[in-house]
Amino acid sequence: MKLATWNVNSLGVRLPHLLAWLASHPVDALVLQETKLTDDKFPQAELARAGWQAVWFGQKTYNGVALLVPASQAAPVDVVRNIPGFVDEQARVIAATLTGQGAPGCMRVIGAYFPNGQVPGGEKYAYKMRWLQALQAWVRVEVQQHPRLVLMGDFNIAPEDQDVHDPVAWAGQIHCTDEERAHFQALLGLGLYDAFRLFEQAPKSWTWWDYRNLAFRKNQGLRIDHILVSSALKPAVSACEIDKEARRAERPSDHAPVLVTVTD
DNA sequence: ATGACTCCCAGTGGGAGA
Repeated sequence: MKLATWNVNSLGVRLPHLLAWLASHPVDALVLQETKLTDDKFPQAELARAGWQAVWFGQKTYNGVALLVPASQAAPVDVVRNIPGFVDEQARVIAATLTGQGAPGCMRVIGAYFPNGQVPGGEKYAYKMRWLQALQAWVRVEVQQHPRLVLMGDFNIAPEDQDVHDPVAWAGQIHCTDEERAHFQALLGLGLYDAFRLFEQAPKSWTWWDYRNLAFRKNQGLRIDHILVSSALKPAVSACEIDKEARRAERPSDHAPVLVTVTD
């Protein structure tokens, strides 16, 4: 099966691109970030006509997440919106269990839009740190309860210098601080694995390129969108790739999708 | 270089993103 994550930077704007992408990428689950739609505006009918069911959690203007599954599959169950016990005005997390159509059974999927943080030391950065702490505590429990678990989304963290086009310029900047990277490592410490790094990958592989400065054409980007898999799933993971092609589209998102293949 | 681009809500400008 294939799972994917994509920050679409406005589902309202990106819906045609998303539908085209889904038609050519038959994934078993896709999590979206930055839908930027209140729940009443979510394009459920359009997605249903294209053969997709969804659960979603959004707000006006900012953030917003969703989980898409083929309509032919069982509906996602045990849906969770945001981090339980963490009071948050911002719609950033959606989690659900996919029961699958047979052996080897279910899988817990957590889709997340991590806070940007804006600038280290600022108020939004402090919120990012609080959010990361709460996420870690919750995911620790989720992994215990669901051995087959995937945590994927826009992490807004470049885990290592090899995930940054210009590590010198970005040193200590947002996405690259030691504190953010320590949080990423702490998630791995829960028994999760960065699926992309389980395989040989081309150098200068990014998931985000700035809209400005011809950054995509110059391949100046960051790898900040990730798929973490639990240790029980790790042996079944056979591939992980960034769909850079999606960034070439007409009116693209600034992020490319990331896909993982799980072969049971 | 306090830039650049895109999206949003606004309302002929400004915040946020990363």
